Amino acid sequence: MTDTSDVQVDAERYDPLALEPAIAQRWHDERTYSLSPRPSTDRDGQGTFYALTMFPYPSGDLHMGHAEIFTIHDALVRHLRMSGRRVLNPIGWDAFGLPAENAARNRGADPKKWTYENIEEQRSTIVRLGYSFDWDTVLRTCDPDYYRWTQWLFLELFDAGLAYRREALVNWDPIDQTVLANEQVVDGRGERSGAVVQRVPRTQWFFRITDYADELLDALEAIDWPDRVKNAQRAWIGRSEGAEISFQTADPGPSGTPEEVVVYTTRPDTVFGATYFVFAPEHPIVTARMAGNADYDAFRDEVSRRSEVERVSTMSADRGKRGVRLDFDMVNPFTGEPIPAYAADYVLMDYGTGAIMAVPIGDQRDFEFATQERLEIRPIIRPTTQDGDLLEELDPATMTEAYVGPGVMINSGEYDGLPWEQAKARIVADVSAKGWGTTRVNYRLRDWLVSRQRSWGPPIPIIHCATCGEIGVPLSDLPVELPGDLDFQVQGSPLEQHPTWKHDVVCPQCGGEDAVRDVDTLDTFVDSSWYFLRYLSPHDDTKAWPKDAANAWLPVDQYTGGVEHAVLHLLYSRFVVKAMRDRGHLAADEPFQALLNQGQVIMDGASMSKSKGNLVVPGEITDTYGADALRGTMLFASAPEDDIDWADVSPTGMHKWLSRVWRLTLAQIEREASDTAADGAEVEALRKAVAVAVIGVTEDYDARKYNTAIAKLMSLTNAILDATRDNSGGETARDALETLLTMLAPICPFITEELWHRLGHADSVHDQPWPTADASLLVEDEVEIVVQVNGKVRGRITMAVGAPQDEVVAAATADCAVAEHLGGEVAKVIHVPDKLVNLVVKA
RNA sequence: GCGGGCGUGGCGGAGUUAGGCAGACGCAGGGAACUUAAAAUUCCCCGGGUGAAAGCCCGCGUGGGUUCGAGUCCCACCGCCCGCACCA
Repeated sequence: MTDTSDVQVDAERYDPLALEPAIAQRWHDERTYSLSPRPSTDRDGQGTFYALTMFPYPSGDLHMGHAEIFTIHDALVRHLRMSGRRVLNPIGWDAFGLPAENAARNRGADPKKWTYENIEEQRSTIVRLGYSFDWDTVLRTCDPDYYRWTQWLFLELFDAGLAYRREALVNWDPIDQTVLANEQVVDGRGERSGAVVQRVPRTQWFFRITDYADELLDALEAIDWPDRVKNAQRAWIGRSEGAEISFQTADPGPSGTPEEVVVYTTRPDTVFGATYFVFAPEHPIVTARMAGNADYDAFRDEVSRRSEVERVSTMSADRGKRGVRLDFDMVNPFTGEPIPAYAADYVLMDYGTGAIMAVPIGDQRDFEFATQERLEIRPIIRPTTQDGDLLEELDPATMTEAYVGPGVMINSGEYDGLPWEQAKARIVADVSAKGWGTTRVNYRLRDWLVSRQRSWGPPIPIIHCATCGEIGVPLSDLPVELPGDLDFQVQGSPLEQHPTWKHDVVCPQCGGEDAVRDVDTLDTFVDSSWYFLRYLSPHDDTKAWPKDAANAWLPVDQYTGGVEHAVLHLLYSRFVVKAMRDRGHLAADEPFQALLNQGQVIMDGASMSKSKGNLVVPGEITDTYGADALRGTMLFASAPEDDIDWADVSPTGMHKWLSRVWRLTLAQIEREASDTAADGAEVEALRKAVAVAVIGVTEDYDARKYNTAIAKLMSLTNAILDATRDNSGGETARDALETLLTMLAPICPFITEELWHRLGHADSVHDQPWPTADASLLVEDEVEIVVQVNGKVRGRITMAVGAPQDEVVAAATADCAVAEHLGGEVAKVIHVPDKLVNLVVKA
C-alpha cells in the first residue's frame, strides 16, 4: 500500500477489502437470497429453476476447486434471477465420512466437533465470497434430522426388496482392520495405511442397482449431460448381449448324475471351437469338488488376494494367466467331446456365470491361455472380407493372436458354410430348442455395496433377531442415533465395540431379547444420493420430502460439479430417484436434467497440494484483491469446463479492470454533482457500443461462456473511457455505466452493488431486470464488404446496405488495391450480400 | 487394447454451433507521456519473413481431399489428456 497521508488524492481508490465484508455479512444475516415462498409450499413450476451445486465435504477450509464451482454456479444463479426466474439455490454439507474418523483416530478429535468446526469455517468463506445461497435450506448429512431420513430411505429400499444382505468379496485393509470403499483403494493399496488391500469374503448390505441397469442405460439419451460422463456411465453399466449354454461334467460326480454348469458367451457361434473349459477359482462346483485339496486352496487364496494389486499394476495383455488343471472334464454339448476343465484367474466369479467355454481361436484371452498351456486351438471359422469374399484359412501353428473378424463356419457340423452372424442366430435358436440354454443380457454393473465398518455415518436401521431375522427399525424409532461416546482408539469398528449400543435393543417384531443392532453404517454416497430432495424441506420432521414439491421442482435444472463423480454419485442418485419413483414418492425419472462439469484449478501443470508446496487457497486471493477479483479471474481464465492453471492467470489484471470501472463511475458521479454532465461527440458510438455489448453479453451468459462475456464487458468499459476522455458524459454515459454494472453484477456482486448505490439507487443492482438492447441502434445504412480475389482478401469497400451484386462488383473492380490482382478475366463471382464478394479469375 | 476429448502468438484464450477479414479480450514484454523520483494512470507497439513504407509471402500439430473460399467439413497420420481395462 502506498502512503497517502501527505498526498492529496483526487478520488477515492477502489478498495475491495474495505467494502466487501460488510455487504457479504448483510446478505447472509438478512437471508437476502432465501426463496419465498418456501419450495415445499410452491405448487407451480412456472418460471422456477432448481440450480444445484455439488455440496462440499468439510475436510478443512474451502479450496480453489470449491471457489471455481461456486463462482460458475453463482454467476448462473444471479443471472437467472435478474432474468426473472425464481431460483432455488440451496447449500449444505456432505458431512459424514472417513476423514472425520481418521482425525478422531489420529489426533483424538471428536469427529462431530471436527466436522462442525470445518463447516463453520467453510460457511464463513462462502459468505465472504458473496455466493448467493439460500441460507434457510442448509442441511448437514451428519445431523440426526437428516440421517433419520437416510435411514428411512434405506428401509424403503429394504421393503421394496432393493436392499439385501449377502456375502461378497470386499476390500480389506489388514493394517487399519477395516473394509475400504473401492475409491479408497489406490493402486491396490489402502489410501491411508499403504497396505496391500486383500479381497476377503464378508456379509454385506447391497442396493439392487442392477435391477435398473437397462433404464439407467437407456435414459441417458434424454438428459443433457456431457458426452464423456454419459459414456463413462455406459461403460460402467457395460451391457452385453449373448447366450447362456449349459455344459455337463463328463463324470457322474458326487450325486451320481452329471452336474450342469452354465456358461455365458457373446459368441455362441464359436461353440464348436470350445476346446477347454474354465471356472472362476471360487466357483461352487469347483470348491465342492476340490474340497480338502490343500494345493488348490493355496492357489485360490493367492489368486483372490493378489488379483486387485495385479489388476492395476500390470497391463492385462502383458500379464500371464494363472490356472490349474482340475481333475475332471466337461462335455461340449455340440461336439459331444470331453474337454479339459481348468480353474483360472482370468475368469471372474461375479460376472456372467463364473464359468466359460474357452474358444482359443476366437478369443484373445483364451488364445493366450491355450498357448501357455499347450491346449488345442481348433479353427472353426474361415476369415472373409466384410463383403464375404473368402480369405486364407487360419493356421493355429503360426497364429499370434485370436481371430475376431468376419468369416464363415468350418468344422462346425451342420453349421458349416454359414456366415458367422447366421450361425450365431441358428445356434442360439437350437440351444433354446434343445433346452441347453437361452439368450441372455449381462451387465458389468454390480450391485452397490453400501455397508461400511465405520462409525461416522448413518447406522443401518436393522435389528438382527435370532427368531425373526432381519427386521427394520420402526419409523417411530428413527433416527437410530450414533452414540456420543465412541472410542476411536480401538482396533476395528468403534460402533461394533461400543459397550452397550449393539445389545441395548429388543426385536421390534417379537419383542425377543436375543436381538442385536446392525453395527455397520451406510456408505457416504447413500447420504449424497438424495440430498437434493431434502433441500425442498430440510426441517420437516414428518417426512423426507413433500411429494408435490418434488414433483414441481425435479429434475434439477442445472447441476454443477466435478467430473470425478461421473459414475459414482451421479449413477447412485439416478438409481435412488428411479427407485423412489417406483415407490410412489415422486414423479421424476431423473434427478439432474443438465450437468455442467467445471474444470480443475491446478498450479504449474499439477494438481495443488500442501505437500507439493503449490497450494493456493481462496482466502489468500480474497485478502489481497478481494472476492470480486477472485471470481472475475476464475471466470475470465477460460470456459467453465476447462482447467485453470493458476500460474497462468492474473488477479492483478482483474483488479486493474475493476479499478477502472470504479474510477469511471466515480468520475460520472463527480460530473453530475458539479453540473458538468453533458454528452460529448462520441455519444452515438457509445450508444451503439452499449447495444452491441448487451446482445453479445446476453448470448454469452445464456451459453455459460463467462470468459467471453467478460471480454465484451471490458470492451464496453473501453468504449465508455473513449467517450468520456474529454470529461464529457451525461445521460448516455450514465446509461452505459449502469448497463455495464448490471451485466457485471452476477460475476462481481460487490463492486457493482456498491457503485449502484453510489449512483443514487436505493435498491440492489441484483434486483434489476436483465438489460435489453435497442436494436434500432444497430441498423446501418452502410456496410464494409470484404473483397476477395480467388479467395484471398485483397481489399474492403463500403457499400449501401442491400447493394445488388452488379454494383458491388463494379465498386470492387474499381478499387485500385483489388484491380492490381485482377490479372485476367473474372470468370465467376461469389456474392454474400452485405458481407463479402469473391472474384474468381482464370490464370 | 477399447472408448471419449483436445492440438491456434511468449502465455490464458477468441473465432469451430451454420465454411466467408485468424489472433477478440487480457497477461507478460517493449516504448512514450505525466512525475524530482517511484507507484498509479494514460497512449503506442507486440505471429514469422521481407521491406523505408504501402505492400507482398508464409502461418491454426502433419500430409492429403472437398470447395470460388477450410482453424472450421472429410480421410489418414503424429502428439497430448481423460475414462475403462482379463467383463467371456
